[in-house]
Parts: sequence; C-alpha cells; structure tokens
Amino acid sequence: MLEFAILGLLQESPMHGYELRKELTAKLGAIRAAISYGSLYPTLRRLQAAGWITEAAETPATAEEVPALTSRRGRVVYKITAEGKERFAQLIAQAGPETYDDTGFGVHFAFFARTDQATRLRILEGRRRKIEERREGLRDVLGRAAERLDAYTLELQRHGLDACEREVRWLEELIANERSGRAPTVPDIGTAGGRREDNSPPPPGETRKERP
Amino acid sequence: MLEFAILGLLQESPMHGYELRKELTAKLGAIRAAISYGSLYPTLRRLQAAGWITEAAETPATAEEVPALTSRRGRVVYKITAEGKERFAQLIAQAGPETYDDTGFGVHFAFFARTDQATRLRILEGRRRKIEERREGLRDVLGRAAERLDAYTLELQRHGLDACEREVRWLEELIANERSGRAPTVPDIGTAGGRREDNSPPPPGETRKERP
DNA sequence: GTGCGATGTATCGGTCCGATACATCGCGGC
DNA sequence: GCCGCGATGTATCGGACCGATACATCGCAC
Repeated sequence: MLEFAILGLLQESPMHGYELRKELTAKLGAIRAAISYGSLYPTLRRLQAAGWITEAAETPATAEEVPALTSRRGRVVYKITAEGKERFAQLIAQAGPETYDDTGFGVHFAFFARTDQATRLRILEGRRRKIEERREGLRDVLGRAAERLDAYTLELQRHGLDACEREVRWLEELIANERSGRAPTVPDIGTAGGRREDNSPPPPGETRKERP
Repeated sequence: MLEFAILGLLQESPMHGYELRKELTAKLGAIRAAISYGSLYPTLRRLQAAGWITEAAETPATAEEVPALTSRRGRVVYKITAEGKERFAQLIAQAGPETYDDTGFGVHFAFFARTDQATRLRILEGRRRKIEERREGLRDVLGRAAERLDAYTLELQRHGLDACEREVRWLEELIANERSGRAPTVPDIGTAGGRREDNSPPPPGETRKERP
C-alpha cells in the first residue's frame, strides 16, 4: 500500500522523505493516521533497489541565486523513474482482495484521478460488495447472536452497521455518478487559483447538504 | 490489542484457538475484519509463556457418557489464570495513547461491560478528543489545501469528515448516558428473546431512529 | 547566546497479516 | 459402501507496518 502511495505521489513531483510524509498525511488523512518513518524509509530503500525511484540531486533551484543560504546537508530527494511509472500503472490496474479493505480502498480512491473510469467503477463496485458483506455479517450478529452479547458490544455493532449502511449509500452515489459519464480522469488538476467555479465536470459525490 | 481481547474472552469461558477466533470475530466484527491465525497462535504462546493462560485438558465433558465417539486429537483448550485476570484488570485500567486509536478503542469498548464507570468515561472522552483532532485536521485540509487536491481526494476527505462528526455525536450520547448514572456494568446480559421492549436500562447510545 | 520547535534522516524490536500446509470430522450423493 | 467437500482445527513463515528512539540542523524568540 505504501509503495502504491509513494509511487503515486512522486508522479506529481520529486520529494524528500519528510515532505512525502506530509503529503501522504494530507492526502490520506481521512483513512489512516500518519505513516511512520519506520515504514517510510525502508520502503523508499526498497523502491530504489527495485529501480522504481532514484535519488535526485538536491535541486539547488537556480543555484547561483540562492547560493549557500543554507548549506543543506542531508535532504535526499526522490524521483520516480520510467519503470516506476509502469509499476504504478500496473498496481492501479490489477485489483487483488486487498484492494477492497479499508486501507487499500482508501489509497486507491485517493489516486482515482490517475485511474481510468472502467477501473474506478470496478473498484467502487468491489468495495461496495465487500461492505455489503460486512453489513450482512453485522446484521446476523445483531439478529441471531444478540442475546449472547452485552449491551456495549451490541452498541458497537450497531454503530458499525450504521457506518456500513452509510458507506454503501456513499458508494452508490459515486457509482451512479461514475456511470453517468463525465467524471474527471487526469484532469490536470492544477485548477490554479482554486475555488472550482470552473467548468470541470461534477465532482464525485455531490449531493451534499450543508446544514443538518 | 490481541492480548487484551484474548484475556477478555477467556475470562468468560475456556476456549480453543478456532473458537477464540470465531468469538473474536463476532465481538469485534464492527471494527476489524477477522483476526489471523498468524497472530492468534503466536500470541497464545506468548500469553502462555507469561503465565496468563494455561492449557486445560480437553474437557471430556462427562467422559464416560461420550467415550471415544471422536478420539479428539488436537484441540488445545486455553484457560485464563489468576495472573491473567490481574493482567487484564491492569490493561483495562491503564490507558496509553493506543487506547484511543480505532482498533484500541474498539477493543476497549467491546469489554466495557467489565470496565468500571470512571474508566469508561475516561476512555470515551479520550476517544472523543482524538476524533475531534482528526476532524479539525480534515477541516483544515478541506479549507486551506483544497485547491492543491483533486476532486476524488477531496471527496474522500469529506466522507472522512462526515464519519468524524458522526462519531463525535455518538460519543457525546454515550458520555451523557454514562454520566447520567445507570449504565450496565456486568449486567448479566441475558435479555433473552431479543427485541428490547423489556425494561432494561437505556443501553448506551439509544436515540435510534428506525426508518430514514 | 541559548533554548526550543520545526525540519530532516535513520534504525530496531515487536505486532499483526496473508499465504500456505496439513489433518480430521460429518454429511450428502452416487 | 465410499468419496468428495465444507467446516473444524493447529501451525509456520515472510513481510508490512508501527512506535520508540536517536541524532543533527535551522530559524526564531526571549
């Protein structure tokens, strides 16, 4: 999963470890806390060994203009290679079972802008199926095994069931939106300036009410 | 975490590995998929080495009545020891940071029936704090960094934010309920039969609407 | 000038997962 | 009668990831 995310991020621009972690946290903040350096650095080494990323010279960025303002020790900047891009494309296309668990799905979803529509649809439907199964499991427990469990455990299950139902509905919306055709694929996301009063296609799940 | 859960389950009755996994799955189904044998068996060994559980003779359960109906190879039944109970009590009382992450909180919550009210309250409030922080993080990203992110990533954040807000509300209810006094502690949970038209005390988070 | 928080790289032990292997039991179908 | 098959059951191995820890530099405030 980390491999996937790193390759995806480096596709946008070269980065060093610390930066990578921050971007990762920003992009995946909704699904996982913050990735650990104890995972990040070894993974970077692995990717480098595989030839999917390389160390790029610390860009002095018009070096004579900003001379030795800071001597800049350390700071290993990584950059994706052509093989790395291939690898990423391959990881996007092939969906194993881990593609549909919480983390796996989240990471894939976060890079949907780089995923073709057919694959997006496949992943969304796979995820929906998986959540529906979890939902049925919880309903079973709440129905059949309820008397064996204490009130707190039951409440936990109810909360979980609720979350499942909610996610299924969310996925339904996304799927419908995706099927309806125009969804952004690699929509050079710059959108420089911001707000989205541009003519970009209706972003994923828009049927948002603002005040409950 | 697994250690905690195993100790908690074995407190109710002795079990063998397979059974333990099934119970674990039933009890924690809302928060994690299904624990792997690759974690379970090594952990059992660890707990045994620490003296917190012991192998109990495969109960022949009135052995002469059911003689060698099945010769019962294998089937190692584990049983908690006095030290194990102490250990469990200690694990319940002390709350580290991991007590408030998704899995840690879920497991603690699942054993709230064996937890005293003060501790329950402390844990619920700790969890709320943590989720509030996550929520603020997501709001920040959605506010300040929105233009740097693509539509899908933003949608993911929105969904995550939604889940945070929902969980905070859920926790608020639970906390209020807890403060209000009567919440079941080890309330011989029978409630046999099901529906909950009985007079049992308002179980944790009850303000449930049934039909949206 | 000095302490302190952000930036930055890195390792180590430990937990847990996924794949895999293997053996037995009870049942239904042929 | 027996054969396969799904549930039951125990177990290991490699790998992913985490949390704690260590250490060094930079810029700023006091």
